[in-house]
Amino acid sequence: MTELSRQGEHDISLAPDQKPMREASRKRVREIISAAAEHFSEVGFAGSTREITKRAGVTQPLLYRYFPTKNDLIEAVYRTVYLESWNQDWDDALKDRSIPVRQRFETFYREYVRMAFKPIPLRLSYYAGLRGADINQWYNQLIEELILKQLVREHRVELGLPDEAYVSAAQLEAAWQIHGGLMHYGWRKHVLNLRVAPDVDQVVADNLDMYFCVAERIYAREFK
Amino acid sequence: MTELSRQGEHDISLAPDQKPMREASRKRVREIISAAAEHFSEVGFAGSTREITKRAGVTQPLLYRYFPTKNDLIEAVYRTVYLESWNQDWDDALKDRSIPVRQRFETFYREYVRMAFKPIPLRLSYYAGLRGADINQWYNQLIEELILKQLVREHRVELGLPDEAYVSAAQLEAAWQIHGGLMHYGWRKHVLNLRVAPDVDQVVADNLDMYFCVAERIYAREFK
DNA sequence: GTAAAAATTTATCGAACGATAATATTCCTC
DNA sequence: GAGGAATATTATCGTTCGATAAATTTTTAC
Repeated sequence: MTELSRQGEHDISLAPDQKPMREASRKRVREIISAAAEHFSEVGFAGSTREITKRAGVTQPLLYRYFPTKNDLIEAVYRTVYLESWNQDWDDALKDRSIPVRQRFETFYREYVRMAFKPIPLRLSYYAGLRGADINQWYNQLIEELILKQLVREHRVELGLPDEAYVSAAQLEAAWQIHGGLMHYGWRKHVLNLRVAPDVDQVVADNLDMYFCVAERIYAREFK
Repeated sequence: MTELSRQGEHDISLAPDQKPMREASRKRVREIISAAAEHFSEVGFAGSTREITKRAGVTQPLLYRYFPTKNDLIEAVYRTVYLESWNQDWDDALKDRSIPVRQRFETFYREYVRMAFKPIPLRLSYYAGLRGADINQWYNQLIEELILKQLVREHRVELGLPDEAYVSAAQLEAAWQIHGGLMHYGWRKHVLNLRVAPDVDQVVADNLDMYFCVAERIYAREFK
């Protein structure tokens, strides 16, 4: 269900029953996807195939050798970007009860922010959201399941509350407040280019403080 | 500096020295702007003038009677949308010390969310941010000055701390956490169409709880 | 009621777009 | 190194775009 990564390397774009790509071609595909990610991140997915191939140093029709339509290229960009902004190790790290919940999630969010909050992936994810890409819904459900619900459950356990799988809408929303606040920090910093607090780690810490400060009270509303 | 609203009604688009518009024309302009806001909110500012005028029930070249270029239309949409999502009364309401800070800002945010968190303005503001519209920077500075710094200052006064105008980057960032978290709530609800906590007022309340819970500690870091 | 002015439409331009076909080049295999 | 497959380029098609000019309709003013 989680099931990230896999599917070898960018062979996806070509027709199913076909000889494997040459290494040079795989590299081409990566270059095109990279150029597309860059261009799309600047102007949105209405960006032109000509500008993309120009940046990749090839002619425009060549794109259609590797991607049947522009939309297939867009989806390849989606996959690449979303996969690159998630570290598989995190799945387990967030479950590691040898580390206190607070520290566990602070460490995670420091790394997450460092990895996912770069202009290109960040802008792309906002463009993708506006475009209604279903991969975005999938990714947000992944955040809910792997990070936020996990945080709530682990924190409740650490507090000695009953070990239930169920996380209420209000509890989940409170956890989203952490994530959403950080996303907006990235939005202001890398999209709007506003001046933000320079110490990212401090922002993460203050952010988590806010959650942990009221979490007990919120859990208590439903555990009676 | 704050200086919202004004500039009569959509006469702006026409050349400077000219007879006043007919009422019917002003209505046309409003219809076009409205149709543009709707269309742009769906597909971004790359949306076509033909679709806009079609929705407004007029032919495409007519748009160019009222707006010299497509970009002028876009800026008219900006102005209209941003102005409509800010209630002038809030300027004073946020200064009213007869009401406790916590209650004052909770009341404000309930209204703010109700007014600004509608699909069209919300999506447009995200598109505008990605487009790099300077009005967006202006609007965010307005939020900083009118809401967030105000919150910090008023809260500090209520706590008996020195009445300083200066708000540090960390303090401001903590206040942004409230606003940013709510923005992301709107993003998930109205852009991503995800299931979110249904009780908006409760989200606002929990959100403010988080801030007020840690605010003192954050202020204390700099008042020594 | 008629003439001028304003508003709107029809027709159209040149540029940029996604995509395809035909041709040329490069690379691998034996 | 010759032949064939894979890769890449040139040329181009049909569509859509923002924008303009000219013609037509509607409204206003006297």
